Amino acid sequence: MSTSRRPKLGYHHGDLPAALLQAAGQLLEKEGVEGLSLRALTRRTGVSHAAPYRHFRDRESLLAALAAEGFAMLAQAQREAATGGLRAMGEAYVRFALEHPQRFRLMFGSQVRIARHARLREVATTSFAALSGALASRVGDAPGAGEASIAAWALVHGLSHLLLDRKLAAAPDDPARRQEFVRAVLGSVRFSVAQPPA
Amino acid sequence: MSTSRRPKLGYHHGDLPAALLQAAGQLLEKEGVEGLSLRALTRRTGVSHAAPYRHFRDRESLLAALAAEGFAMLAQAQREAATGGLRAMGEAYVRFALEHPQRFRLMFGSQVRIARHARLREVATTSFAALSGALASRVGDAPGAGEASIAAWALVHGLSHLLLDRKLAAAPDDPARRQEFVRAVLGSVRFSVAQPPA
DNA sequence: ACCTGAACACCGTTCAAGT
DNA sequence: ACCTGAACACCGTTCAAGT
Repeated sequence: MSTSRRPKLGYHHGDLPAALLQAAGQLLEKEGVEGLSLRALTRRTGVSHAAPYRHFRDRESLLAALAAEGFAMLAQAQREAATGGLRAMGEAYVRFALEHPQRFRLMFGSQVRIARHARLREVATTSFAALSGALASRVGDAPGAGEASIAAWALVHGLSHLLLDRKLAAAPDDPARRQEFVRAVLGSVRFSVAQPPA
Repeated sequence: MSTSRRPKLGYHHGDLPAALLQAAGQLLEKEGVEGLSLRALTRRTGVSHAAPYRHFRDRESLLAALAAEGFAMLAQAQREAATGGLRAMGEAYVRFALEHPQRFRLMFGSQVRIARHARLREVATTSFAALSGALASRVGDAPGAGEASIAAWALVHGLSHLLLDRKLAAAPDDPARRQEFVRAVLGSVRFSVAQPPA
């Protein structure tokens, strides 16, 4: 039935790494990082608990792969929002966090030591580069542009965290109204550089 | 030798809860939340691994107590910076995060479900109230002041996280220069409300 | 080349029993 | 009132062995 023909699979999966990542993604959003144990994962995938070690060095490496997927998803969302300008990209960032809370926490939490996973480190900087590039395109390389783009990232990043952790009593629960709330908060900020274009 | 006279202590500690919290605080900053197991903690405190359950419902409750301590420390730092105005309080917020990275991560991470720990929830809102109050004192209750104070919190909160997680390649390692970097980033932002006072 | 099963050293939590 | 020791159901990781 599948397009690729592998006559003798013999083992449980034609592509165990992919199967593990897929199941891990589901388990992650359902249980959080803490609940994502290798043993629970292998139980649900139908392989022995030692099987993942053929494809991932250890649990952290599997989490790193999940985080890398997350950064790719975020970068994609940012690209799609890019035509709407800096504000739209900021909103997309926050929306991503709210739609994939556990994934976002994994990407920016401390369970995965990013420095130890080369591929992850590469893809992790992309989303910042996107925001930063969007700001630069409005502001050029005026003195202070670097600081302002970091502030822009910090703002959307912090807002995402505070919303995720339910630290903001003022934030509405309803998704649509919450998106408006996000717009209002982001709208209350101006980034000052040497020569603002307008 | 000690000032309080408890003739028959008999048990290992006159005040086991305090001894546990103190040791847990050290273990936390050294190993991170992940490494803070009850069994490691009891080993280093010299009691059986079941002893903490006389004083804390479970591991999460002990973590909640640690987090509550952290919010008290943060609120104290904010109060001390209050005379310096909003910017100084923002810098104090970031400085606290950098000086107590694991504590900060615990306070704002997802290991402790804040809603389940009443005392924690109370103290957790204090630091935001402080920032928010400082902004309100400069801006009054003009329309948009609520959003602006949330944005201010999001900004320092996000910057703290990004620095902690070493996501900012542009940030210097040296503490003094890093503090200047923080000042520059925070300084690139203006909060716009209906009637800015200057 | 890829997977399994047993083994090891850890966990958090509960509970009868001790003082 | 406070603590202990054994027990239970979990973990991550390693490694000889199987196909």
